[in-house]
Amino acid sequence: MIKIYCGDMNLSETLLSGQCFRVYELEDKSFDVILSDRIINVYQKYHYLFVESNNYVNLENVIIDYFDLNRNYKEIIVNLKEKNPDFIKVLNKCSSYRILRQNPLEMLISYIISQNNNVKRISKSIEIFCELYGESVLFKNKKYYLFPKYETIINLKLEDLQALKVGFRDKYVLSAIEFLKNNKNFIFEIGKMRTCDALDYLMLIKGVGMKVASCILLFGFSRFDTYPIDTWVIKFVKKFYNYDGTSKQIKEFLDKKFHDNIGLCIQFMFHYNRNVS
DNA sequence: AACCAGGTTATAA
DNA sequence: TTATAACCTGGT
Repeated sequence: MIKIYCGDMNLSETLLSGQCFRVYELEDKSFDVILSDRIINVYQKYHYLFVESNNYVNLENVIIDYFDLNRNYKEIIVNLKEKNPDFIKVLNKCSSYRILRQNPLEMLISYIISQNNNVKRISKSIEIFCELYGESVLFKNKKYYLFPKYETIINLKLEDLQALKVGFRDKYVLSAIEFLKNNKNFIFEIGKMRTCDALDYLMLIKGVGMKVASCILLFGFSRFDTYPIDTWVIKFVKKFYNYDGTSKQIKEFLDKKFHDNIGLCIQFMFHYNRNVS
C-alpha cells in the first residue's frame, strides 16, 4: 500500500463523473480502477490517496500521472474566478473535480462507442471488448481485463467487433482500427500537434466528430483547450446563461466568455449540471 | 408502445 | 451552408 498526497481532489467525485468507464466502487467505498497496464484499488482519507495494486513498479508516478496530481488546480481556479465572476458559483462546487489522464487508445475506442449512447451500455460494450481481447489480471481474487493492446486491436475484423453490441458504431470502430494501422505513432504525432490540428487529424476517422475528438484530446491528452459540447453542456448553458442554440453557436458563445482552460470549464458545466443541480 | 441515451453521417433543401 | 432522418441496442 502506498500513500500519496492529493491536495483537495475529491476521489469519488472525479472517478464517478463519467469521464472514466472502467471504475468499480466497492462496498467499503474504495474503488478498483483499471489503468493502462495494471489494476489499482484506491481510497481517499483527507488529503491522501491510499493505493494498492497488482504491480508496484513505478506505481507512485503512475498514480500522479493518472490523477494529474502535479497540476496546480488551485491556481487555475483562482485565475478562472478572477476572469469569470459569473462562473464562481460553479467553480466553488467543482474545485475538487479533476480531469484524469487516461490511456489515449482507450479513449479513442471508448468515445466512439459513447456516441448517442448511455453510460451503462457504453461500459458494458467496453467490458466485453476487454474480456474478449484484453489480458486478464487477477487482483485480490477478482479477475479483471486490461484494455486490449494496439497489436491486438489492429488485427480485429468487423465480425470481431459485432460481439460488442455497439450497433451501427461497429463500422466506426473499424474505421478507427484502419486509422491506427496507418498511424502507428498517433499518440506521439498528436503530442506534437496544436489542438486544432489534432482535432482535424482525429476527425479523419469515420465516426469521430467534433465532440468525440474533443473528448479524446481532453481525457487522453489533457488538452484543456478543447471544447466537448454535448447535450449536458447545452442544457447547462440554456439554464445557467439562458442561451439556446446549436452546439456550434454555443461553442461561439462560450468561446467569447472563456479564454484559458475552456475544456476544464466546460467539463465543470457538465459535472455541475449532472451532479449538483 | 414509443421514446431516449454524453453524436455522426448521409441526404436533401 | 444549414436542417433533418436514420442509425443498433437495451432500458423505461
